[in-house]
Amino acid sequence: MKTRERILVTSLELFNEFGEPNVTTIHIADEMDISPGNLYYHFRNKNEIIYELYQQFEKRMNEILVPPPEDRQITMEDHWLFVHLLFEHIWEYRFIYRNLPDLLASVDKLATHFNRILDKKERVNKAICEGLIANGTMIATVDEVNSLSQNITMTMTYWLNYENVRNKGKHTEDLGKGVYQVMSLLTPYLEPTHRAFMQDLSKKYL
Amino acid sequence: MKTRERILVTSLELFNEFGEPNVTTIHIADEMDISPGNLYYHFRNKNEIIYELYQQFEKRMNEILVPPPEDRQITMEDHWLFVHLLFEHIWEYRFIYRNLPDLLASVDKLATHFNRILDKKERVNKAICEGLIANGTMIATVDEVNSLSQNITMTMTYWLNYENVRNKGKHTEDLGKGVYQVMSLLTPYLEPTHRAFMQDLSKKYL
DNA sequence: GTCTATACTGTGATAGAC
DNA sequence: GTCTATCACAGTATAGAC
Repeated sequence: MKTRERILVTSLELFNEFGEPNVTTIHIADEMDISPGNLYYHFRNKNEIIYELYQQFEKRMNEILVPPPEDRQITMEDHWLFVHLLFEHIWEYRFIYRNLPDLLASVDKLATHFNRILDKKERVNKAICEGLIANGTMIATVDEVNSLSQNITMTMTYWLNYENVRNKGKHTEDLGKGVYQVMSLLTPYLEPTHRAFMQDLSKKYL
Repeated sequence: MKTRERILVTSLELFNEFGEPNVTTIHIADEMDISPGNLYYHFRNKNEIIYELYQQFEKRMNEILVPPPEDRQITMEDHWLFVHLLFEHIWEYRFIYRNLPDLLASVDKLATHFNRILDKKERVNKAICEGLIANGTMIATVDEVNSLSQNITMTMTYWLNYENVRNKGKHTEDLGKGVYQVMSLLTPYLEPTHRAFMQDLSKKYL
């Protein structure tokens, strides 16, 4: 692996573990056994590292956030997979979610980009709900779908952070509970005959 | 107002506006037209200011987080009032919620205290649900009440933060949307004849 | 109680040799 | 590409005069 690449990998690791503001360029260089000067040869400054990591994050996120195919029935299994992929990805770049206001302010245009991701997330959540309604799996009014999509988007955004607070900073890489929690927002709107899937999940995570 | 008191008030204002890590003791002193030395006469260090503000926060929070009275029927109006009071209080001390992991780590024992508040929040939410179920306003299983209480607690914790991200840092002191959003988590479990209250709310906030 | 002056530290970042 | 040396600066905190 090239040094530039190693800097990114190491930074991501340290940012995720200790939080971006608590990781200095010296920590990163030390961890890699290179000099700070070398680090600054590859990146103009710390923000450039953050920005590049953010771009990696956004690229993959956009791949995950595709609207469900319209030619096929949407099932709860589809939804489960979507939520799970999303949580895995957020977990990989969780440093971004730790202090969103300051991180988004630190690099120009990041706030706009991140909000676009949130918009997209909300649209996909809405599309999934509408798909589930179309095939009778779910029952809900337009207003309900709207506030539900927002609540799901919000929970997806902050659940891992909340869990971290609840566990007093101890990392538990178990994403299942979060996935369950997000999906439980949807449960009460499910047509009663379609709730078996959620009951199976609850056995695993409650 | 005594200087010590003014330091607390000014700090709270600046912390809320710019975020605690972005406010230095010099900023606080400047804003008050006193010298940094004077500030350090009243507080040993910055963490002591944070800690004292946190204690103010916790004291009032404990007053808000009382379980609903058992001798009286619980209504959706009660719930609305509870959520509203809580959001008002969080808004007043919103700096605490901006970067919870780092803030809770900065002062000893804060993580434990804050988690106790979250536990209490969850218990009150559960008690309200159970009250609403007992008088037929709401219908839900035990598992549903559990995951619902957790989702409500989580949304109460992060909604204002999420709104701030969505508005790209512009403060809008309108708490109504958040109150609606939290209460909408409960709507699908309401007995159909009791949904009028939420429909009135939705007219105001959607 | 309040001020001025100052010490100390950690961090971001650059210059120039190899 | 990588290192060593070093700067500039900001933020925390203290000492001592008034």
